[in-house]
Amino acid sequence: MPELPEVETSKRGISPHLTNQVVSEIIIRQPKLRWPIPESIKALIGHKITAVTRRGKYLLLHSKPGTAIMHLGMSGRVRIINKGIPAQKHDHVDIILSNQQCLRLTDPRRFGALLWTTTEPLQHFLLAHLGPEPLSKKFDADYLYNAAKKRNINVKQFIMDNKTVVGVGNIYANEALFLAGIHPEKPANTITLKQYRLLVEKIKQVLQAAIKVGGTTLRDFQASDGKPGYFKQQLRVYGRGTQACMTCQKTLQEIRINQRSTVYCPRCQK
DNA sequence: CGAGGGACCTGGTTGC
DNA sequence: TGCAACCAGGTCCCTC
Repeated sequence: MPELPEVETSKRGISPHLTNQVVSEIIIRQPKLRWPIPESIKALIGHKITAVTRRGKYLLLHSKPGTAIMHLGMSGRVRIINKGIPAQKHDHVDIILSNQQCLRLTDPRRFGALLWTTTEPLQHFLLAHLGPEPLSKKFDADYLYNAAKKRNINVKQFIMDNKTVVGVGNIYANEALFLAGIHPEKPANTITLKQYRLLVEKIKQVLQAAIKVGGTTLRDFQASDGKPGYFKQQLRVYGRGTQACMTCQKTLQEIRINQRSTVYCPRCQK
């Protein structure tokens, strides 16, 4: 499900319901996610959630005793519901608030995570080595060009590497490379500063546009209010292998890069 | 250090 | 209809 726009959509959806609310109960039905959910997360009970933030694709629930770190993996989803609505299959965790509302975490594939830290959350091992936020000023052409100098991998893997920049997943990597006219297999260290200028602009543009409409719903992504995202209608290449390029009409090519489906236009992307 | 591939899971779709 | 194979929005971790 989630790339950065979907996680940001989730954050915006749940934040107003959680901020300044007190946690009264935490129900863990299935602790086996990517890492086991620690029992210590129950330290949150009795405390107010002071803020909900996002770093990369991680959601952070801040409180006085510590921070819950949540990742939605490939199939995870969070919703705000009324406490007492019966749990379905794959509803792994409920964080119940004293106002009878409930944050429910659902994740069929269980690639997601829910961890707890009592120290500075940005220093947590999952977050400490992440690259810059794609929508921040720090992520610019100079940064990307310099980071690419020592990297002999193809540009698609390079921009999907969280140490390069966070939040660019498979869908938006395909889209941004198309919009920038860069072939996904081009080695990262052969791309000019000028091309990186365009690529940075397109990454920011495509992520912002997706956030604006609530993310991309392919199969099962739904925002925390149950609404789908509408970015699918704006996809230029992802999921369109063998169809015609929307710019030049040439048939798009679909290949695999690092086991991930990759679609590009052989004429528009060099 | 960087690159490449396997691993973790379930469920939907495709093809025989 | 049944069943196996393959595919899916992520990313850590091991080997070379």
